[in-house]
Amino acid sequence: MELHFYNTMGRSMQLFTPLHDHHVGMYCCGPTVYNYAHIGNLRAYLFDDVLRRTLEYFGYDVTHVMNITDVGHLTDDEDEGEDKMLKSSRETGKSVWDIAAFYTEAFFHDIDSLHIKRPSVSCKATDHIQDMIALIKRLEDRGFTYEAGGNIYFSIDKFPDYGKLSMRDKQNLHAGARIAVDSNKRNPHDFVLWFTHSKFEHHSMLWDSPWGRGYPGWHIECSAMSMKYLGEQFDIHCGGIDHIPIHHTNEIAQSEAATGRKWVNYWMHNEFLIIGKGKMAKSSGEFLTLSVLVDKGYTPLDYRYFSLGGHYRSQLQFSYESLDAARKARENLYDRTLRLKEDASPCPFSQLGDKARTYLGHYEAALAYDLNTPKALSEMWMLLKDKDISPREKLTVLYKMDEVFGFNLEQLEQASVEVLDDEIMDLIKEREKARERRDWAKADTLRDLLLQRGISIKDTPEGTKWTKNV
RNA sequence: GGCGCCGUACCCAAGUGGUAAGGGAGAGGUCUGCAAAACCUUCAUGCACCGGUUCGAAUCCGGUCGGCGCCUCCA
Repeated sequence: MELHFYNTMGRSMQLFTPLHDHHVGMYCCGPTVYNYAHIGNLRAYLFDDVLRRTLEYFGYDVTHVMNITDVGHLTDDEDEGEDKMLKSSRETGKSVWDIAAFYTEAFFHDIDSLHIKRPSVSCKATDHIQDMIALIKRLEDRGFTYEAGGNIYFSIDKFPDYGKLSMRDKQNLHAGARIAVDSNKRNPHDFVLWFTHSKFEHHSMLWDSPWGRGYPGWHIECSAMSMKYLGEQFDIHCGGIDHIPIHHTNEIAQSEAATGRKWVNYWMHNEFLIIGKGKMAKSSGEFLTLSVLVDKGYTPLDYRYFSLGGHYRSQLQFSYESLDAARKARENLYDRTLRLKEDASPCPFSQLGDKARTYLGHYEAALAYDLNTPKALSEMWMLLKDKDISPREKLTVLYKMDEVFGFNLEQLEQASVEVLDDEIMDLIKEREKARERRDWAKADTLRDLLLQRGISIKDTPEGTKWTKNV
C-alpha cells in the first residue's frame, strides 16, 4: 500500500518513497534529560512510535535513531538564560552527569510503560563530541563559520536556502524582540556551533577542541549523530512543531552546508498537547508527568489510548474528563478482547470474510494516509461491534490492528487474582451467606462496605465474582 | 507587528466537494432480589457567524468574531 505523509517541507501531503527499497531511516528528536518528561513531551514519542510501527506494519525495516541531549542548554524564564543541567544540578546538589543519568533512566521507564518501542539507536550527545567537532571542522573548511568572542558561529548568509522549512522568507522576523541579541553575531539569526567563552561559571561539561576548551552548540548534535547512524541522506526527521523555526531550520543549514546536498526527504512534526489554555510547559504552570497520572489511578496505557484518539498534527486538548473517557474506552477494549479470547482463537488470514477484510482495509488506509489513528480506532470499534463477524475473525483482525495501536492485546490475560486479606474475604463470604438467606439489606450494606475497600462485586449466574478496583 | 494552525453534540474527536466516523458521558429497554456487567435502542436537518462559488459546501473563496502556537529554551 502506498503511504502518504504530510511533509512540513513543502507543507503538503506527499507520497512516501524511501531512499532504499524496504529500509527507512528515521531520526526523532529526543529528550533533554534535566527533568522528568511531561505528558506533552511524551505525546511526541508516542507519535514517533506510531510512525515507526506503521512503517513496520507496511513491511519496512526501520532504523529509528533518537538523541539523548545530556549537554546542558539554556533555560528561558526571561532571565538571561541559565544552563538547564547546571540549574538542575544546583537545585538538587547532584553532578550534571548524575542528573543526566537519572533522568535518562526515568525517560526510558516512561516510554517502556507507554509501550513505545525502544529506538534502534539511542545516542547521547556527550558520547559524540568528536563527531560534532568533525562536522564543525567541515563547515569551517567550507567557509560557513566565523569566530567571534571566543565562539564559533554558523553564518546563515552563506546558506541561501536558510529558513526554507519555516518559510522564514515570508516572515517579518523580530529577532531579539524578546531576548537580547548576542552582539557577536553578524546576522541576528546566526547560531553557535561551539562555545569556548561560556557565560556560565563552573561549567563542568567541557571538551577540548580545535577552537579551545568548551562545549557544543545545541543544534550540532542532531546533525552529527543522525548522519553518523543514518548516513548523509536519510528519509524522515521528526520532532515537535516547535522545532520547525529554529532547531530544525538550523540543523538543515549546517547539515546541507557541510555535505553540499539534500539531507532529509520528509519532515514530520507533531502538534502540542494543550492543557487548560495553552501548551504544557516545564517552565509554566501545568507540568503533568506520567507518574502523576499513575498516582491518580490511571495507567500509562490510558494515556497512550488518549493520545491515539487525536491526530498527531492537531492540538490535543487534555482534561481529566477526556482522560477518563480514554481510560473507560481502553478498559472496554480489554474486556472485549478477554471475552473474545474465552470464546475463540484467531483464524488464518485466508479464512477472513469480506466484512472483516473491509474493516482491516479501512484501518490500513487510515494509517497509510498520514497516520490517522482516530479513524483507525473507529474502524476497530466497528469491527468489534459488528454482529456479522465471528469471534475468531475479530481476534485475528484485532491482533493485526494492535501491531500499531500497541496494547499487546495478544498477550493480554485476565488479571491474576490477587490474594485478598482475610478480612475482605470474610466480608465477601458473609455477603454470600446473607444472599442465601435473602437478607438483601445486609447484602447491600456489605457490598457498599466492600466498595469502600476498593472491591467491586458482581453477582453472576455462576456465583459472586469480585474485582479489585485500580 | 509578522508567520502558521484551528473553531464539528455534554466532553474528546475523525471527516481527501457527494449529503455528519468512533470513544466516553447521558436517556430508554432486556436481564437481575436490587445493583454491576453484558446486550438492544437512542443521542448534531446540523459543522463559530455572514456572504460567495457550485447541481451539491463541515470541506473551496472572501469577510467577521473567538481560540491556540511560533518569531526565546521547548515535544
